[in-house]
Amino acid sequence: MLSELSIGQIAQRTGLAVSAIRYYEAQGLVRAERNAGGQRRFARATLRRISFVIAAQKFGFSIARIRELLDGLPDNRTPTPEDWAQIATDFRIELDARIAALESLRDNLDGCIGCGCLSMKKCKLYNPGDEASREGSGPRVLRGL
Amino acid sequence: MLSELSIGQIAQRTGLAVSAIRYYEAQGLVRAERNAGGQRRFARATLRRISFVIAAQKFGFSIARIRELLDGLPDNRTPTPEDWAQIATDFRIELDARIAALESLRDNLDGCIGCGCLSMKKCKLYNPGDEASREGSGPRVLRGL
DNA sequence: GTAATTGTTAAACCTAACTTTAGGTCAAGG
DNA sequence: CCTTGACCTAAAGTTAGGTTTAACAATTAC
Repeated sequence: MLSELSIGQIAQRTGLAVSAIRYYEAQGLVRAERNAGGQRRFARATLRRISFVIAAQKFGFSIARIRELLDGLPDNRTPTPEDWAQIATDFRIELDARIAALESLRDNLDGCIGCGCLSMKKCKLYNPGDEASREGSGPRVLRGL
Repeated sequence: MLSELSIGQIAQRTGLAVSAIRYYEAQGLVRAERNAGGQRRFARATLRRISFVIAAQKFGFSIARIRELLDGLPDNRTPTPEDWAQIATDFRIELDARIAALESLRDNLDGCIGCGCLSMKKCKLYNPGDEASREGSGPRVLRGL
């Protein structure tokens, strides 16, 4: 049972493309040692890290935020279940907030579209603490989630 | 009370940038007539359309999907509350599905991370009907939402 | 009448999250 | 020795959803 995995093995086990894993390394989501030939060798614990990344992405978390969450894990040793449970707690809190926000948006929608009004002035859907905007270029969706 | 609005007025009332409204027109989300000088003039009903677009985007719907939903509205006359209620129904169904998907993902997470396993093989989080991938370039997040 | 405001287009730029390409290197098998 | 397959890097390309810029026309306000 080899303790270090090549990038191809990581790709196969996680279902990600090799290029995505290199990208994640460049983004600081995972780390890799190099063997004599300069090839990446990943610790097995990397599989869990990547699993977490995949799950978090499904919930709409950005790479940047995921990196912050992962920073809660120890760097010097393999994370224990307790380490994971700790970051899962932070994660879970944000997750619940996101789901709650969506549900609240849905309820507003019911009140708004259900009555056929959908009016800018009356409807809560369009104003409520709209943190939605970020200055500058690029996509701005999902910012207020 | 003018029945046609300029792009600036639309921008002011919706809170969007003028450029975003032009973009939405280019994407077929809204239509505009032109006045003698070639400037856009929008029907008042456009405000509701844009309101819908904004709301739908908050829920994570893509421009393409929003366009499809809006195609359910009549093009030849101002949509009635009943027209809106019809597309709101379709919208609501997808919305509920999305929220349910997130909740189910969260529950999986509880079972997975809560116990510290987070393993590729055992965990439902990483496989369940993974429609997540689209071939080719570009971001592939939120596809399985 | 003229200045300021608002509008027009086309094309380039931007961000996130990756993939693709080009041009090599490394290790194993025959 | 040579080929095959997995790996390497750096740089460019891609998609979505817009913004920014440049150069110019139309409206509005005084």
